[in-house]
Amino acid sequence: MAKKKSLSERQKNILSFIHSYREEHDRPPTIREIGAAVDISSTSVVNYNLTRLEERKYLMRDAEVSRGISFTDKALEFLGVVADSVNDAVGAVAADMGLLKIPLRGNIGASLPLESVMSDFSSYDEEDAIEISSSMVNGRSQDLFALRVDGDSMIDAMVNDGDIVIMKHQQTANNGDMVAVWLEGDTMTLKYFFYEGDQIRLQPANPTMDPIIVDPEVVQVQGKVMMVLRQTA
Amino acid sequence: MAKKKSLSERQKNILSFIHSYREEHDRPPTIREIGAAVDISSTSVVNYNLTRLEERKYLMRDAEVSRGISFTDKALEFLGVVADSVNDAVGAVAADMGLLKIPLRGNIGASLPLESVMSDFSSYDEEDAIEISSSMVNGRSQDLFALRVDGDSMIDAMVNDGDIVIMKHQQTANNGDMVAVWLEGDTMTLKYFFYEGDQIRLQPANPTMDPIIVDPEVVQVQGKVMMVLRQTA
DNA sequence: CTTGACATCGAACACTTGTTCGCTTATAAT
DNA sequence: ATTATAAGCGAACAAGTGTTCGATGTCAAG
Repeated sequence: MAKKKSLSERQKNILSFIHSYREEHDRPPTIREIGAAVDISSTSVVNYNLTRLEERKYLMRDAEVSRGISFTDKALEFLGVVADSVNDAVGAVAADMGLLKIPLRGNIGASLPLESVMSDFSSYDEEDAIEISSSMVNGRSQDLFALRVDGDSMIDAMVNDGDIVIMKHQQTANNGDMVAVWLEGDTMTLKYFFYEGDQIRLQPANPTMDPIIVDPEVVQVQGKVMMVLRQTA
Repeated sequence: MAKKKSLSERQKNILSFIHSYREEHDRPPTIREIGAAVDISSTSVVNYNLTRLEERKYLMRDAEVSRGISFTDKALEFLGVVADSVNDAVGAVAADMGLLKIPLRGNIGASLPLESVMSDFSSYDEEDAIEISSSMVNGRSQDLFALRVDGDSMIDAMVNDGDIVIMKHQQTANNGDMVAVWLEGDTMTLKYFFYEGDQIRLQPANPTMDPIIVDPEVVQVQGKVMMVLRQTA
């Protein structure tokens, strides 16, 4: 089952309750107060829903702290907190804004070429799109896709497990491009790409590591890395 | 002896601390947090002072409720609290459009603490703001800033020369936070932060590297890392 | 029909946080 | 010098609050 796009009714009720509770009491509610308000009898179910809201970036939580809940901007937007006059200003500025919505297509790991990940271009879960300002990456939405790194195999590229890699469809490379390559038919790796004579040098991003020199026929370029994103909080 | 007309210095400090704590955390502080901030070692002395502030109509308290403290109008008048600033409105505009505009404040390297980078909050070059979808990072524009990494000193954090680090103002850390710390008065580093007994474990992001175990007094947390961005093309 | 993901639940537990107690010290008034 | 009041203190305790566990139910996909 794919992740649901929208919040459940319960989760919407939780956000609304937290908001009205804060206005009334000048502090966030407790887990138990939320449960009482939205008719959940178990603190672990409240906790479960708050965790979902946190994952969807509606809430921020501080662990092991009483009333350790706060709203994100996304939550405030959902709640319609912004005054109408500010909304009018928003309308004027919005036309100038460029947001790219880039599909998060799946995972990249050490042992799977991109083709098997990329088999279906035409649809993806809205929830898993990456939104980036167009000023931050060159390219059009149609040419870009995102992959989440699965495992430690990209560490030599300074890319950690869980990082998101924004890529551009490309099967050729120029000197200095960071590319995803399918190497010798069994390994995916991210490296800087250089032609050296009739061979190819694949240079790790980590400057303390040695390059690989290979014959061109064992290298299949599968995309160019445009950006790496790491969410640490 | 008649009751003193004015507040003691300690009571004024308490009110100021509660105010700044609320702005930073979106919730009131605990009795213990107040004590720590105004150098009172006993919860009963904090309680005594809060009772005095309540008697003088600066505070309202809810009994037997965590963080059950709120300000009266008299307290707000004392603190000089004003309506939302222009900056708050600007932040709300950006949030409403789904974009966060985060100031790029300068560079972070091995040998410069954040204070010297962050000395001037009031202005920054519009050109150097990082625009990010609000769905991608928790927080409000006011609390976030970006720094560009200068040099190879953050490699153990899987952060390369030229990467951009999105940070949140924060001088405390919770277990598991990735933080920027000023270490032993001469080194800036990015690490995962854990309390271990009465010491602190600073864990590199690179899973092949060993942690550092240090005494708390040689560590100054200077911000929490929310996201790392690497532009490779 | 089976399986896996999501959601719910009560209970127990761990930890946080507020309150109370008995005492000591500081200070101002007498 | 004495007394009353204000302020401070550590410790213990009570209550609040968040987290975890093992279990069950629902529903969509296969």
